[in-house]
This record gives sequence, structure tokens and C-alpha cells, in this order.
Amino acid sequence: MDKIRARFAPSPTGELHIGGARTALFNWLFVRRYGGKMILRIDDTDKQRSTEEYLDTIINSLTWLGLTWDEGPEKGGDFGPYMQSQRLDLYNKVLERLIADGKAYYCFCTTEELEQQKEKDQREGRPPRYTGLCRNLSYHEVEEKKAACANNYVIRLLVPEEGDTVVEDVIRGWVTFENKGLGDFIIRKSDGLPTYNFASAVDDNLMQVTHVIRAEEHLSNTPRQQIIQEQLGYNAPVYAHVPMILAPDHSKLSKRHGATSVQEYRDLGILPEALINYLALLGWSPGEDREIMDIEEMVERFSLEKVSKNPAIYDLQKLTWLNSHYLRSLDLERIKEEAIPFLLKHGHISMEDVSKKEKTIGKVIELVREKVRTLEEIAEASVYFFHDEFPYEEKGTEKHFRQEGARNLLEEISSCLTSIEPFQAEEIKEGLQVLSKQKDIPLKKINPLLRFAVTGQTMGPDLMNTLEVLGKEKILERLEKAASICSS
RNA sequence: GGCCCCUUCGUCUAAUCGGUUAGGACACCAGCCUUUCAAGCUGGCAACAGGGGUUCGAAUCCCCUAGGGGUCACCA
Repeated sequence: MDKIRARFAPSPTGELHIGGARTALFNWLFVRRYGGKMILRIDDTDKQRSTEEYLDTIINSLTWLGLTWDEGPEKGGDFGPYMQSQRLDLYNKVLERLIADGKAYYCFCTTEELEQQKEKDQREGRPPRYTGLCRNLSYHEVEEKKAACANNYVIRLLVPEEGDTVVEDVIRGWVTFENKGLGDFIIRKSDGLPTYNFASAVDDNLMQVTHVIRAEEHLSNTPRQQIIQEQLGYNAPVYAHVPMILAPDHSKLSKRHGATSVQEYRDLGILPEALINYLALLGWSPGEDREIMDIEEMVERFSLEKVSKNPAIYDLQKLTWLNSHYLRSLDLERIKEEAIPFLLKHGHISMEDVSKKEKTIGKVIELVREKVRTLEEIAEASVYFFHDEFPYEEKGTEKHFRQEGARNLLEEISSCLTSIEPFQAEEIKEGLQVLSKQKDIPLKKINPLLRFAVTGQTMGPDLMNTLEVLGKEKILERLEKAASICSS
């Protein structure tokens, strides 16, 4: 087989959606697996909705996920430019050829006329389809109308009414479409830009794309693209239409279902490793019951044939579970780097603290990451490490502070801790054990109270280490404060 | 509505050519461990959409029905 070339072709009309991210992932894995080239092409033929900001966020998201490309805008390559809006000359040349060959024609029908025709078709039980009103205009008629309509015309492809178009899809096999169901569709819009089907078909050929891996919503459009390629004498690429990602209610994923873009998951404190791993599992099975994989293992195992055919419903809980796994198992340095922005955002630390309190920050993250599932939760769960003012949980207050003898015990603990030196986990543990024995109070009673008094929470990371990180001074202050609450 | 795709636990999925107690993971439940549990360990619950065929034998092959999704744009 020739050198494999696959492309990811987002349109910059929104942020990178998780469905798009998975499509990009599958393209990337495929290319890496078989040693091909990855192309990033920007399908920005929708002049109204495309923006540079969206382009930036898409590129940001891809980069954050680690999905790199060999050719693309900025980066360049032998088949550029990689923005469709910069390829208009190319499309126009192809268009001219099609018209000269009588394979495409100008159409001057107005929206109203088309609307009427459509209604009539529906009334009379015909499928609404363009029937070729402008198909047989003479050269003079075309010139006349062109002059009269101020360039407000489109170009349509003359679609054969007989025969079938067969699409080769790696995931679905051979899919047959009847040509008569297609109609003469538009390939250039009145603003002079090509339509998606046309630009896509032309570019896939010009960029020598061998495999088109994209979402299933494009399957029904594929025969159109293939007919364009046929009319142009191109060979069609191999297709792979990956199943859609649906919301829990089986509908198309939308804003009302919560986070749908990569950027939103990032803001929620999801790690790229977790998102990649989760997305890989959605619609693809690596075999041998593998679940947690790094990207290299995915590359080794990936194949389009093992991509499933049915749509997948995304499940936030599994993503979160994977995230908690990576939170715990990745290098602390890595997690630190990712968590610090969240600590800053929550006002736990300042910019100067990042280097000034680096060691403490590292220790806090190391402790807290064992207990939480997202970077956001690291920040939420570490309030008491960074602030002396923190709320006491309701149920804990009830359970610990309203307890008979609570104040007394807190004072005992306080004096016990005062003498511990050095103030480190091991020593603290021993000290508390001694206290437990002397007073004949089980640690099961001492420790939870102590935790609650100094953190305001009934649960949290390892207590001894928490105490060590907090430091004696703070703890003694907090114990005193807690004791005063008990007495009131 | 026409056309196209799809259908295994609640969810993601596995089950080489038809023969499995239909496997794993998340979630859920229970037990254990522990200074806490939101961690860890162990165990449990839970599925072949329905109906016809073909076959000694069907989740697997064929047909029909139902359900879901996509597409039929001067959006991609």
C-alpha cells in the first residue's frame, strides 16, 4: 500500500467537541500505528460562522491532548495551503473544468423558487429533490442570467440518475446508495465558496489522503463526495465512519448535557491522559480486556477493524474514574504542574507562592490527590492547608464537638502535640499512641476528633502526614479555637 | 416521509471459522482493611430488542418487526 495519509478536518465554528477529539484521536492512532502522515486541514468554508478564535481553541485543545500533526496550517507541508479558505483558486479551476465538460452547471433558482418546488414535491408525495430546472440552459441564457443576477448564482453537479454508488467503509463494509436519491446538489455557493462536499472531495484527492476517518454523520454524504471524485477522474479514498457519541438520553450531545468540549473538561480538572484513554475506549476495544493504557500501548493495539459500529453513550463517571487513576499514578511533578493553576484559581496560593512555597504545595498535592478525582477537587479539598479560616462541616460538628468531654480531649491532645519533636508523621503517631494508652482512650476516638478540629472535615488524606504538613504551630492554634467552640 | 447505519448487563465493551457457566471495566450493593473514606482488597447484582427460519447446535448466518441514530442545507 502507498504511504498512508489521514486527515482531521475540523471547521472552526465551535470549540473542539469530544466527538471531534475522538475522531482526531482515531486518525492519529491509525497514522502512528501504520507509519503514515497526519494532516490537519481547516474546513472553513462557512464564512459566517468560522472564526479565528475557534481555530485557536481547536489547535490548543489538540495540542493539550498531545494529538500532533505532520502537515497543517502554520506547520506547512507539500500540499498546502491547509486552510480551505485559502484554496479558492484550486477549487475554481476544478469547477471550470467540470463546467467545460458539462458535468456541472450554473443554477439561478432563487431560494423562494426552491422552497415552492420542495413544498410541491412533498404535497405530491415525491421526495424533495432538485429536479434540474437550470440543467439545460444555453450558453446565452447563462450569460444573460449571470449579468442579471449580480453573481447571485450557484453551481450544481450533474448527478447521474441511474446506477448506484458504492462506498467502501472499513468499519461497515460496502454501503450502496442509489444515485437517483441524490439530486443535483450544490458544489459552489453564491458567495463563491465551495460547499463542504465539494471542497472535501477535491482536497482529499489533492492532498493525497488515503483514509478518511470521520464521524458517522458523514456516511450519508459520502456518495456525493464519491460522485464528485468520479466525475473528476479521481480514485476514492478508503472511508471509516466511526460511530457517534451520544448523550445519556440517547440524543445528540449538546450544551444541555453538560461539558461537551475538550476545553470544558480541561477546566473541570480532567487530565489529558484520562480524556485520551476514555475516548479511546469509546467505540474501540483494544482486546484482552485492556482498559487503562498509555498512548503507546494504544498505538500498538489500534486497528480500524476493531472500532465498533454502534453509537456510544458517554459516561462521565468512567471518565472521572480514569482521571482519579491518573491523578494517583502519574509523576507527582506532572500532577503538580497541572494542579497549580487550580490552586491559583481558587486563591489558595499566589504567583510568588508557586516558587516560595513549592515544597509545601508539592506535599499537599501528594496527599490530597489520593482522595480526589479531579484537579478541581484537589483545590476544593485542600482549603484548610492554605487558609486558617475554613468552615466546619455540619455533621462533624454534631458528631465531634457536641460530644461529652470533647473540649477536654482537645486540650489533652494539644498538650501532647506540644512536646513532640521533631514534628513528623512517625513521631506524632507515637505521641498519640502514648496519649491513647495513658488516658485509656482509643485512637479511633482521638484521631477523628483531631482531624475534624484541624481541618473541619470528617475525612481526608492520611492524618499523620496532614498534621506534619500543617505544622505544629497552626495545629495548636486550631486546637485552641476548636476547644473554644466546644465549650460554647 | 425517502435513503443509510446500528441493536450483548444501567453505561463502555469481549466472545478467532456457529459449540463459552456469555468475559472485563465503570456505576451500584455487601464484606474486609484502616485514624477517616471519596482510597485499597474481596465478593455480589446485572445483558444476547422481539419473532420467524437455516442447523445436531445460533449472541454469532438469513428474513421480518420494533426501537435508536444519521442524512436528505447556498452547515460542516
